[in-house]
Amino acid sequence: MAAERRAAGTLAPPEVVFAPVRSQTAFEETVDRLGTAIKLGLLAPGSQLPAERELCTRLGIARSTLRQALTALSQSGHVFATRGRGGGTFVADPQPPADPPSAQMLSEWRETCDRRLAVELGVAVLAAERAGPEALAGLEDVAVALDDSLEDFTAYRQADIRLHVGLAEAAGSTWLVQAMTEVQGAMTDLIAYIAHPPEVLASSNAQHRRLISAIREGDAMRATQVMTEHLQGTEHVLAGLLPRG
Amino acid sequence: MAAERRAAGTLAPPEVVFAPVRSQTAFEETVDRLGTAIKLGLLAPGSQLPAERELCTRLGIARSTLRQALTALSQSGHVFATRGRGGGTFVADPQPPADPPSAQMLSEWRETCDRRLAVELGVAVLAAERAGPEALAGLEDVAVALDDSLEDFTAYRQADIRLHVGLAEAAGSTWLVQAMTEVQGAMTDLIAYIAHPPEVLASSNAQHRRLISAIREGDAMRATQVMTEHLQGTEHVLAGLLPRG
DNA sequence: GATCGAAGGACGGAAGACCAAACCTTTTCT
DNA sequence: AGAAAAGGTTTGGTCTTCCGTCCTTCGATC
Repeated sequence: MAAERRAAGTLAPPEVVFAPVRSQTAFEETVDRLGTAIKLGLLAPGSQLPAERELCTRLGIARSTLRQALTALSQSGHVFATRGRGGGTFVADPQPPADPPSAQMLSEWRETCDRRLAVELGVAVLAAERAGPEALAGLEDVAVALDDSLEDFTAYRQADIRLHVGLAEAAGSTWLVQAMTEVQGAMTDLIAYIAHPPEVLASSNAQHRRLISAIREGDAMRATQVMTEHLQGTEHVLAGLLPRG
Repeated sequence: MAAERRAAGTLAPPEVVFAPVRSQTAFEETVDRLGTAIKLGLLAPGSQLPAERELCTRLGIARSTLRQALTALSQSGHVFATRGRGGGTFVADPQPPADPPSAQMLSEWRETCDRRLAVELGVAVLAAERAGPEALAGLEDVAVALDDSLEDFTAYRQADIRLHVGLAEAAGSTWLVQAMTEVQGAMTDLIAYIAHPPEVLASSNAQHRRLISAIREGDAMRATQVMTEHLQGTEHVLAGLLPRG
């Protein structure tokens, strides 16, 4: 039903070609970018953002636009600003509670998982091909941190994100890093409200370790295999809890 | 160098978070969408587009904005319009010659290949998991068409795209279909000016066939393996011709 | 303690993108 | 002849974004 058969010579009208063109404004995109970075812990609580005048040039937008975004983030409690010399904009320390996943998020959970699959598999293969010793050492450190966080899901999840984003960085593709952060943001919204007993987290981290060792040996095949298993874990849990996608 | 080691507990400032936020306008996005669909042959030469008044609602934009895009595409010779009842906007039959790849395209060729790797691997795995008999039959047909086009690279490339997009459709993820069309558009720009002797095309299509058979058997591992080889073909050629990425 | 400099905060106008709703012109079908 | 369906045109308004300027705060330095 998804893909009807069609003659090889002629062309059937595809669907995505005429799908709605979603034109996010610079303001929305900025709120999104910084917001997920904060949600994912990529911007640590208490850490300082670059000065507005610098940040707006880095983001390629006007300062007033950036300010709109920062105002929104400050009103939602994600950042706060102090004035005067030595002041600046900082990530709030007690982060506001994540809002519950929207109906739309939930209805698209399978698409999200599919997207994650593509990104993570690409990362696994490329990391196996390119990851250097320092990058691997860094990943090992994160794996250690993960083992120390089995009792605290929030902490575990943050380190988990750091590991996956770290893998994307080790893969050496900025596009993959960006896609990874986006996809992890979406996954976080889905996972947040699911119970994760320590045993599950422990076995998940064991997969991390196997993944890292496969990457160290440059064994792309094994890396993809381990990664696939790793992802199926979450997917099965979601499939059991959410309406069929 | 790409990813420096950092302590597991603290957070280093990531880079992509502050990367320029690219806010494409609706006009640009529309030209892009329709333009690549035409370039890729997803919209066949001579075929008719939906009426403006319908298309603009489907795309979720105003008619004036859509008209800007259509005007641009007509001026570049990709479409033409006829007035009056029974008229409409049609894809031009002799498509204008593709413009040579920009310097930026060439400098980012490795990123493009990385992105393609992720998309195609995801497609391979999910297609192996979900592809139905009809979808597979359609793919076989395209493979036949490919064998008939070994002497004509333009025709081969069009069928090649149809096959890869068809795989994405068989994978059942609209996101993957969209990503696939984008990535194939970028690849086309890169490949257009490279000689492809019939022997190369024949062996490439042999890989297609092995891929399809792996998918039919639901053998995700073999599918990813074949796909990886398939992609490495192009990548090696590009690596030999283009500056190191 | 006065001053300087660096940070956030606020305003106002100009430009551009987008939208909405008309209306005009051409062509074909009934 | 007229209705209908398509592209072509015009107008005016709204919203976003940009740019520049100025204000306010406050730590650091002299």
